[in-house]
Amino acid sequence: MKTILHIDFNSYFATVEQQANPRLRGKPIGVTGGDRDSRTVVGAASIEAKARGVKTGMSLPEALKLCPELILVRGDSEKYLECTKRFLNILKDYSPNLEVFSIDEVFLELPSDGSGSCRSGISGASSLVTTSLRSTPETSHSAPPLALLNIALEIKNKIRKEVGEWISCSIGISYNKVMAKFAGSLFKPNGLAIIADEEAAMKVLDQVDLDEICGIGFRVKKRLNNLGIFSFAQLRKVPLASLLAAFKSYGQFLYDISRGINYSPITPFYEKAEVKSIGHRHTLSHDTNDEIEIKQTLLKLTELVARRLRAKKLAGKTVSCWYRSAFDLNYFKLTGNKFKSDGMQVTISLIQDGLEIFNRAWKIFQTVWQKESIRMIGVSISNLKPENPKNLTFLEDKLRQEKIIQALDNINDRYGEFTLQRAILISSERIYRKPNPFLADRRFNI
DNA sequence: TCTGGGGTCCTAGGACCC
DNA sequence: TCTGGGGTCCTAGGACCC
Repeated sequence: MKTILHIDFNSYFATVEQQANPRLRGKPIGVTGGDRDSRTVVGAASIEAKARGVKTGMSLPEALKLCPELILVRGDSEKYLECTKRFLNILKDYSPNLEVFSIDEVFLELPSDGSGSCRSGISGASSLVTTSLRSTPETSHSAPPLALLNIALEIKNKIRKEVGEWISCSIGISYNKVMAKFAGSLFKPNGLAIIADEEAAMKVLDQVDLDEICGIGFRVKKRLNNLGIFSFAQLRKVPLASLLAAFKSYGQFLYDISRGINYSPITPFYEKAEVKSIGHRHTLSHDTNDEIEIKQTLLKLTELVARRLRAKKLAGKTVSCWYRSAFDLNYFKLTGNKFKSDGMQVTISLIQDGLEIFNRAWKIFQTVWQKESIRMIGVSISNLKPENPKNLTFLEDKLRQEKIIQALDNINDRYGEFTLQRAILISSERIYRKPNPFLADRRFNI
């Protein structure tokens, strides 16, 4: 039986901000992707904000209504990545079988012999919630549960000591990934739990809602409910054939997971595949059907996409573009959905240049757009391959463009996104540009 | 009227090739 | 010309995750 730890950082972006800035500590903060007046949401709420009812994904007006003193902090992905690298460095020592699941979540499979990992020593674990969900945990685990708990405590302490006292994590331990993640979710924040075997898993599963498990979302839960299934105990009674008939191959996942079974393997960080798509989307601060404004926004987004492509030395073949319409009462009455969205994708020759991606995306947009007001637009490129200059199609003045792009990247790398930009973007909404104290409000345009 | 923004995977059906 | 089978690529659409 495997031993897998799921390590999940609590209110991650918010605690990293609190770690970086002592004045934010102990205060309700919300990390966002936009300004106070933009139509953005709370991307991460500090523990103090959560205590006042602020939740991840909540719109700003809603969050501010619940917590008027909420301090909004603009998200800084580089800062979070830097912190992630630091805790990964610690975790790598425990096992090479380390899967990076997201910026603040990892799975760690301990060596089956338990060796090299059971270093003892617990200190300063006073704020910990420790829960053993099974009274008789003498299972086929390679390391006894007490040793596992010790490892988990040691990891928590190391992270606090070496990454920051404000950075805490919840750890779930189990025999497969889904159950480890589930165990970790039981006692947040800063929790610790073991689900030792399938029997224990089923006992706990029977006490929670269907969508508490990673892999079952809102829609599937609803579909299950429509079939008269409201709990894992009920799900367990459904024959495999019925689940397969209703959910295709996903039915197997449901059948297994109701019994605490899951076979998804750990994919170590060094085997993780390259990214498969790169995209950006943006919700405008107001609805608009102004073609110029939409065009400028789309161009800006494609420039961001192209810059990331170049940084990764990739080019892509498939361009997709989609938009979300402004709220339309008639549409809402007709479908029950607040927003209509539409989009398309095309596959062409390998491209990397922002203007070219833009041209394709704009063509798509014009094909699908019904001239109604829109609230969001996005573009993404997929079918990615390593860049090969021979395959890349450039504009006629290829060399000049290359030089311009290079200069653009250099300056923007140094002074911040959109310091230097294409002239068509000047009057568009000022998204994504981080203020640069050295440049004040000066802009360079080409 | 308050659903942002970054992704991944899966399936079905059509086009096309050998 | 209406008919096999295998395979790949593409698009649309759905669902999920943080």
